[in-house]
Amino acid sequence: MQRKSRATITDVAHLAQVSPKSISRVINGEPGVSEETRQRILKAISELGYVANTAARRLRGVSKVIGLVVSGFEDYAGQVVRGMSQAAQHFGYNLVLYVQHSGEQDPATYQELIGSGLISGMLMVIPYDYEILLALCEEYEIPYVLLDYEGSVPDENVPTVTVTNRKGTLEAVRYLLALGHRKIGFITAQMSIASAVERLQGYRDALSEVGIDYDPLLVVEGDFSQTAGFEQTRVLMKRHPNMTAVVASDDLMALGAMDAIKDAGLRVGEDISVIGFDDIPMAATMHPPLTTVRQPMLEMGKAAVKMLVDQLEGHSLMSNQQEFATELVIRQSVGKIP
Amino acid sequence: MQRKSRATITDVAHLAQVSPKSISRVINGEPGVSEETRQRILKAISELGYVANTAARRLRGVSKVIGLVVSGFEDYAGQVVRGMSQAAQHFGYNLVLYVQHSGEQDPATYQELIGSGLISGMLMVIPYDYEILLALCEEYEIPYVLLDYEGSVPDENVPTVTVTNRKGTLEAVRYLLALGHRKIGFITAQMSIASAVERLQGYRDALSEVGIDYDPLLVVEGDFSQTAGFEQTRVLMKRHPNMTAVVASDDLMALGAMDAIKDAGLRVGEDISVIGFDDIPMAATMHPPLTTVRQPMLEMGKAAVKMLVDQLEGHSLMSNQQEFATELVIRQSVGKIP
DNA sequence: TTATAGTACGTCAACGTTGACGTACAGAGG
DNA sequence: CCTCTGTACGTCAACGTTGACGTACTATAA
Repeated sequence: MQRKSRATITDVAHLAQVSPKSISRVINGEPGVSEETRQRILKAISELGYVANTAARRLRGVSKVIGLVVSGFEDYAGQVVRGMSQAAQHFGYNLVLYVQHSGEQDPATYQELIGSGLISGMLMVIPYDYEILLALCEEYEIPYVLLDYEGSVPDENVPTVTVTNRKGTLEAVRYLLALGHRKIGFITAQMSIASAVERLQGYRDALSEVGIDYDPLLVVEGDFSQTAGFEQTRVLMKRHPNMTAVVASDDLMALGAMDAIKDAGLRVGEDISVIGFDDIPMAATMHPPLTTVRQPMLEMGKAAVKMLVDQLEGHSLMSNQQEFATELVIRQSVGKIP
Repeated sequence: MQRKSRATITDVAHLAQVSPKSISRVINGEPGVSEETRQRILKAISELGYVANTAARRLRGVSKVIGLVVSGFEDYAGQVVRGMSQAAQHFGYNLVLYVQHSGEQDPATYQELIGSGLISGMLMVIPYDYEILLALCEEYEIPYVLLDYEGSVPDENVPTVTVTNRKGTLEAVRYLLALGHRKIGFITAQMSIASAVERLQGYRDALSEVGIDYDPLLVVEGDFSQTAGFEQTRVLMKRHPNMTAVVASDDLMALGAMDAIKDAGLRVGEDISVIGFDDIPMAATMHPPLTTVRQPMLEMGKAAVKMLVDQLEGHSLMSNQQEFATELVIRQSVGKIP
C-alpha cells in the first residue's frame, strides 16, 4: 500500500497489461474499453494509488484549475492566508486553495489534491485532521509547514509556525494583576486544541506567580465562538459576582464576553475588564476597543511560506520550528481596581 | 501590444533569433548568454508579453505551486470562497488563490497569474479593479465570472452572480414600517460600489411606497466596517433623538450600530431597532441576534463555479447573469413601535 | 461465402519547458 | 603554427497525458 514515487499512467498500463491510452479512456469515461479490461484497469489504478498528473493534462490543453481573486478575509485564518498570499507572490509561487469544510473529511480528496502532482509543497492552517494530510505529504515526499494545528505537538522535526501562547496569556494576566485585579475569570476553548491548553496554562502560571490558588470554578470552556463567549461569561458572572476581569482564549469569545457584560448593565473596562487573544482586525474597532494578545498573523503566514520555499529550493532552513512572539496590545477594555 | 494566443518560448526564440534554450537561460538567470543577446531576448519577451507556462515547467519538475489547506473564513468573502471550494471540489477543479491587498495593485502580477497558463478560468470575488482583470481575461480568452463586483454594472453579457440588493433592503424597511417605525436611519457604504447604491435605493423605495419623504439627513455614509457603523450611528442618534430604527448596508456596520446604541444606554430592539445585510455567521450569535437580509453566500459561491465550469466545458449556460434572492432573516434586533 | 460495420484496443505525436550534452569560435599559450 | 580553454550558443530528449489515427478481430448483412 505504499508508493514511493508518484505512479504514472504508464505504470498503471504495465500493471494492467494494456496501453496508456486505455487507462486514459477509463479515467475520462471514454467508450471503447470492455467491461473486463475496465475492471482490471480500475484495480490497477487503486492498487498503485494512481492520480492523473494535472500539469501534464494542463499542458495537453485539458485541465481543471481555476483562478480566484478575492478581497476580504477578516478573521484569523483570513489574515494568515493574506500573509501567505503576499509572500507567495513575492517568491513567485501560486497558492492552490482548499478550504476544509467542518466535520467530515474525505481522505480521497487529499489524495487527489496531493497526488495530482500540481503541488510541490503544502501549507496547513488550523487543519482539523492534519495527521492524514501529514501522512500523505510524507508518502509523496512533499515538504509542508503546519500553522496553529489542532492536537498535540508533533515530533520536533515537523516544521511548524506557532506563537508564544502560554507567554501571551501569562502577560495578559500579569497586566491584570498589576492593575489590582484578583478575581479573574478565564474562558478557554476545547482542551483538545494545543494552543488552547497552552493559553490556559499561561493563566495558571500568572496566578501562581503571585500566590493565588487556581480556582477551577473561574474557568469555563467555550469553542472560540462569540456565542460561547457570551454564554460562558454569563455563567462566570452568576457564579462570581465579585469577578473583575475575564480573559478569553480568542477575540471572538472576548467579544461575546463584552456583550454579556453590557447586557448585564455593567461597563466593560470599568466594572469588568476583558482581554482577548489574536487581535483580529475587528478587535481595534470594538467598543470599547479590545485589549488583546496580538498574534502577528500576516507575518506568521509569510514566515510559513518562507519556510516552505526554503525547503523547496533546498536552502538549509535556520530552524524548522518557528515561534513568534505575542504582544499585549493595550486598548480600552481593561480598567484599574481602585 | 495585443496578443491573441499565448506566446511560447519558441515564439520568443524566433523573434530574438536564438534557440528556445537561450530564452530559458535568460528567464532563469543562468549564465552563458552575452549581454547583447540578453537584451535582445528581454526585448522580445516584453514585446510578446511572454510568461513561462507553469504547467510545462511543473511537468519538467520545476515549478512554483503550493497547496494550502485552511479552515476558518468567517466573513462574507470567506463564506463565498468556502462555497466555491466545495463546488470546485465537486467538479474536480482546483482553485488557485490570489488575495488582493488593499490599495495598490500591480498589473504585472495579474499578467503573470493569467499568462502562466496555469489557469483556465477566473473567479473574481469583490475585486477592487476588476476592469484590468477583465481585460486580461478577454485578451487571453479565459472565461470568468464576477461576484459582487465594485463599480457600475458592466455590459449584459459579462457573467455575474449577484443578489437582489435593492429588494433586500426594500423588504427590510417594509418590515420596519409594518412594525410602526417611521423615523428610520440608513447607513450606506461608499457610493462608488454598485451594491451599496442599490441597497440605499431599496430603502428609498420602501419609504416612498408609504409616502414618507426621503430625508437625506437620515442617511449617513460608512465603509462596510464596524467602526464606521458605530460612529455613523452616533451621528444619527445625535441628529435624530426620535429615530427608532437603523438599517445598515452590511452586518459589520450593523454590529457597530448595536454597539453605539448600547453605548448610549439604550436597548437594541426596544429603544432602537437594527437591521443588517449579509447574514455573516456572526450575525446569529450577536446579542441580541441580528435581524438581517441574508445573502446565500455559499450558494452564490457554488453557482459562480458552476457557471464557470459550464463555460469551460462548453455547456451552454442557462443565463450568464444569475441573481440570487435575498431573504429577510428575523431575529431579535428589531422591535415593535407601540 | 465475402464485404461491412462495429468494437476494442494500440501507436504516435504534440503540448512547452529545461537538463544533459554537443559544437563553434575567439583568444591565450606554447 | 597548433593545441587548449572558455564562452556562447544550439540540439535533443524527456516530463505525463491525450487527440487523431491506425489495426485487429468479431458479428452481422448481403
